[in-house]
Amino acid sequence: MDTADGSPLARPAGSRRVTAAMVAREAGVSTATVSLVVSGKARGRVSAANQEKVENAVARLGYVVDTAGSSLSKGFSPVVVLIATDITNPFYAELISAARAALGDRYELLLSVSDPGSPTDPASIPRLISQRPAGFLIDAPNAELVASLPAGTRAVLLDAPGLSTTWPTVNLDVAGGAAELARHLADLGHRRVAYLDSVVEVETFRVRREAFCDTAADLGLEVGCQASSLTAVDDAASAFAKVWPAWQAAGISAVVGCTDTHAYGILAAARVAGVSVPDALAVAGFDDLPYSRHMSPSLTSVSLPARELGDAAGRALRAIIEGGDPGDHQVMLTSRLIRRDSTVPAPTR
Amino acid sequence: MDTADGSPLARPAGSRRVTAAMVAREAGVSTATVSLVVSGKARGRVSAANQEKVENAVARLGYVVDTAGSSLSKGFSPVVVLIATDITNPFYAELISAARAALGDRYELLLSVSDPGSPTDPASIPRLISQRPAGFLIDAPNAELVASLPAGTRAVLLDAPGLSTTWPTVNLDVAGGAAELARHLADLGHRRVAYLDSVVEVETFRVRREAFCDTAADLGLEVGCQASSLTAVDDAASAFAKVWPAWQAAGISAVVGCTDTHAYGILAAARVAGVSVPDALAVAGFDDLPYSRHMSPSLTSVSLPARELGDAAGRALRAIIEGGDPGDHQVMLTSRLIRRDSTVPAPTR
DNA sequence: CTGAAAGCGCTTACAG
DNA sequence: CTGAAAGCGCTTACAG
Repeated sequence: MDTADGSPLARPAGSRRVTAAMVAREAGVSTATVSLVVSGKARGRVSAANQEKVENAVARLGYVVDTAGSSLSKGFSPVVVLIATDITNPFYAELISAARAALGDRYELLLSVSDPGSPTDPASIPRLISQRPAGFLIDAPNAELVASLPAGTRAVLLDAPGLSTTWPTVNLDVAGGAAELARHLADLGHRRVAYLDSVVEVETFRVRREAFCDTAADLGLEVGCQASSLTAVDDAASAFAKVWPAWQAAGISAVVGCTDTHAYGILAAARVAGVSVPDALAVAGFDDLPYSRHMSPSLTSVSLPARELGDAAGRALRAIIEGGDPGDHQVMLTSRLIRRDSTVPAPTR
Repeated sequence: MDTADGSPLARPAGSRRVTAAMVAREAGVSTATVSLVVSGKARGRVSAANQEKVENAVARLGYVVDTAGSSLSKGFSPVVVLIATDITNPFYAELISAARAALGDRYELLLSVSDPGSPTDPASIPRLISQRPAGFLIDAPNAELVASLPAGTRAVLLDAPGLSTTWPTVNLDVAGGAAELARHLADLGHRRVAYLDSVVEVETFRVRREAFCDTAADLGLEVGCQASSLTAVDDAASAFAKVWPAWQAAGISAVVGCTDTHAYGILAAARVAGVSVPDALAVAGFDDLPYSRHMSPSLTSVSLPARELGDAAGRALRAIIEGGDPGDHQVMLTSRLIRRDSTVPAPTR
């Protein structure tokens, strides 16, 4: 079966693809000249007259450089792959938007996401590398994933605390923030605290949990209880609802979620269970999402700068790709505790 | 500056890439034979002995087919691009997971996402096409985006009600669900209702809103008020909090959110404002996310099957790519109204 | 069943 | 400043 224009149906759109050769013919120059103009390398190498001819022909024919040919020749495509685990967290929307802006027009940002609740499968790395992306941005990896990256891969890790000195990394000071949060709760007089973790086993969550638990223990707090859930608000709510009777019986008076969305779930479930926050239970999270200040009660949170993270990682990767000065390869962005009503009781305010 | 193995630093990982030629040499066969074996076309064309030699060599050398070479030769890459607007909605996590499973191992699913609150820029289509993806899955597009798809593009539209008979489409019966919801509210005695829409201007949201408003009007309801917000729960909460005083003054007794996450925001804001649901205000949404039944009160919602949508679209695209029977190109998945506590008052239950 | 060879579209030294 | 030509790695008729 054929389409109206006679091309076979299962044939790719490429049947009528405009090639550099067509542009060259149209402009009366060689494909080498077309390539130089189109890739922005014409300065001092192509006459103004030819440059204009090519630009006109490109516009007339609607030419777009074919990535397959270009990738094969140059060794890499314009695609940057962002590897992410939980895109449902609004933290990502900010990160992606900032990373794309930092990478600029010459690169196309595409996401490779794992199934909900699972870390990224290391087996996907070779498949992705066979695409010859210009580079990788890898958010919240675990050790296994980092170990599976072949030497020479152009990659920047994001929020990968303590994972690598080999790979350029933009970190968030999640450990410092977690410690500050533990001190905050100790100062408020809490003696037994709990932690609601993610089911996804990645390094940043391990570090958050351990830094919080270790600091709390050092301060004489008891941190006996943990539970896990997906990042989705409502999974966290169910997880909390299920463990709360036991935690309550154990005398727990404060719960920390490993992200703000987990904390939102805790707040929601606490409300349902009739637990007054912060009087009967203090609640806090990580990320300081834009909404956290508008929660009721407003949420105490370790502020982690999503846009700065995306921006710094995007810039670093771009520098690496373009062979310029990559700058400092181990960046640590500061975090700080934002104290709000979900932990600080009214009289103290 | 050079790395330990002597390759220049800014050089792609490809410097030591294993090629089909190396495999061929190792196995003592031609690259044609390697290609046939690796791409699974060896049956009846390569001797068992050579097949085994190639497989061993592939394993020894860790060969992975290079996409750039393959794409150039075949005309398309193994990448399927999913174009999506609001990945923060948990609806997507399900859709993606199902679509990937339906596409199978031979394809790599990557996401192209727009900035938060914006529909996909049509200008991104030519850039994506220049990557020669095997196909596109395009969720919740608007007319402008669909119009910008060049003829011959292998694409399946998802949740694109009324947009196209040209492109294969898997639709959700959002209009039917919206109408059923309007009837449900009329049956419960509501006279004035409101609708909280998305800021993102895509067709499925327009159809939901219009079907709801038209049916409500036909039933004699007043639907004077609308407001918009991002899909994030908390944006919807702020939007609702802002308009509620006016809506309350206007006698609104029911509000429908264009997605469940919008409805979650309405529920949260209503609680903060001390508005009793469903007695003072009925609330409902679209999607019937897994959490909706666990909300408090449980949320009335138009059930839209995310996994079925991803599965059907993935299968359809795969059939199109592989030139087999694409089956019915205009699929409509059923929706139905799930009545829960957020609209049905206790005495009626 | 097998391999030599053409060709996919581009980029980049290279010679002029 | 310009173009002919080689080469990136693969797939696919084609001849044997």
